[in-house]
Amino acid sequence: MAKSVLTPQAEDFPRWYQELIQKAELAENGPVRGTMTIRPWGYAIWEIIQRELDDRIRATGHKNAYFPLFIPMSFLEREADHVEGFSPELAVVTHGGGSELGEPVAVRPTSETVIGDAMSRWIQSHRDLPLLLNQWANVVRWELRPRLFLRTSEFLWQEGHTAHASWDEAQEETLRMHEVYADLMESVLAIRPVLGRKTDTERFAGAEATYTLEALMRDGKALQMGTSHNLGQNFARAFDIGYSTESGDRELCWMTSWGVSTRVVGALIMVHGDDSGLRLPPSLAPAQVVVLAVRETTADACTQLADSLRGLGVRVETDLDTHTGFGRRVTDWEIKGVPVRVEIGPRDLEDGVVTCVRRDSGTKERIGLDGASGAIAALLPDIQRSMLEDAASRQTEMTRDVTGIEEILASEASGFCRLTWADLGAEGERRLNADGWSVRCLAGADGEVPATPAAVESSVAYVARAY
RNA sequence: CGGGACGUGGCGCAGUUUGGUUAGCGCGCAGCGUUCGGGACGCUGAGGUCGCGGGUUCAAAUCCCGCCGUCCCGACCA
Repeated sequence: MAKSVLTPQAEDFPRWYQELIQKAELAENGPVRGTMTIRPWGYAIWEIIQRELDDRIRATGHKNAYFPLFIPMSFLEREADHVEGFSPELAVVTHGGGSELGEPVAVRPTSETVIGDAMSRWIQSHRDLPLLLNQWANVVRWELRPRLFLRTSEFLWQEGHTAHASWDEAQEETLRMHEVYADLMESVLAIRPVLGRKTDTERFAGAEATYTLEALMRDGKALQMGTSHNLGQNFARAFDIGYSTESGDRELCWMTSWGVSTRVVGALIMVHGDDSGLRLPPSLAPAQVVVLAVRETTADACTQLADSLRGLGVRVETDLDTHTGFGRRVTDWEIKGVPVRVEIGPRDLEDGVVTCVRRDSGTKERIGLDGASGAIAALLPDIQRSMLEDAASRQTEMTRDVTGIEEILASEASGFCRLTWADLGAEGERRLNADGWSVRCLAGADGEVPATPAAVESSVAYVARAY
């Protein structure tokens, strides 16, 4: 067995994470503290996530647009909670064109305010509603303790912003996008997060309610994978986003916003990665299959198989670099997480087979060269399913019910601790926070996301240490 | 931003305590040869303003001051 190429997770999880990102060529630190250079392999993963999510956002009736990076400080200041929440992490530009600016401009930490300003002009009538927008952008939130993908001062994301004629519609939109996110996580990222609602202390600055998706990483810490906010009329009031009703009355709009960022790549790494490296679910692997020539003489067979796989719509790369040692190439592809590795050597060709290795399970089998592409392509959905089941059951195993806050504080265990919100309460939450725990979300006892005060009252709190 | 550790070729490190010729090692990289079915080996070679800026000294990777950066722990967040 090959010696491990990464620090084992059990030995030092943060170090494992860092080494994996470096060795899989996903990303590296930028020259300015807190910034991140996303390398081609990492960016290809993000692009697939982006495409999958963009398709879903369009399918639910939203249009993409782009708003400016620079925001007048005065905009941010119009919503009291919003500015209070974001001011500690704002990057502010004070100079431009060689001289000091009259009014400093903020680099967007999020775009509710600029978009709100635009919407106040674009919306006049109930006929303009609902207005369903989305933008793909970078945002800046100055980070004191950066970590690649998880917390960087600049990150990439998608932020949806919508305006509606009623609270009900806004609520429906908020939960619809929450569901869209859940589907993305499950069917693309092969992660099944807990769906819930943020407590008042964890709520987005300026929102009435925040809904979240929380998943457990392999080290037992939780990560927020996406959020969806019902903004009520807070921003509508601040930016005067109103419309005339059918009867001619003027009303304020009800707004939502929702976002998913490059942070999910961090989740992907920490949920699926193992001591041999990254494990990519086929649905977002830039290369779903790598066909590796053991010897130079088998290169043609590799190229042919790869072409045949491409014909079936499979994303394939070939590795014909026979000058590099075989074992070396194998471990490199394992670190990168390619779901299926097909090896073709002289022995295989003699026997009329190819050797096929699954990254998720390590299972190795020889399959007939005739019809190999079909058999290989057929593995992909199976790997996808199996990785989801793996991740979901690992999360379940790391989730336990507790009867009270003392039990949490006394434990060294990681993972989710679950108890009723009635047993915990805001005071209990404060005590947990003081000790490094946080209430990740409140999930409905009935499985529904708690949307009403009554549902919150009867909800179950998921408590964990978090990223 | 607080507490701790650390910055030496691309990566990982030794050397720093006790200043003293051309700053070493492993990996990686380039060339050649032998290898090749789970990180191969030999030979040859390239590559370093010792994080940056000051200071002390005949002499600084080494001592002093400041700054920057990285990692871990805390408060904040997608």
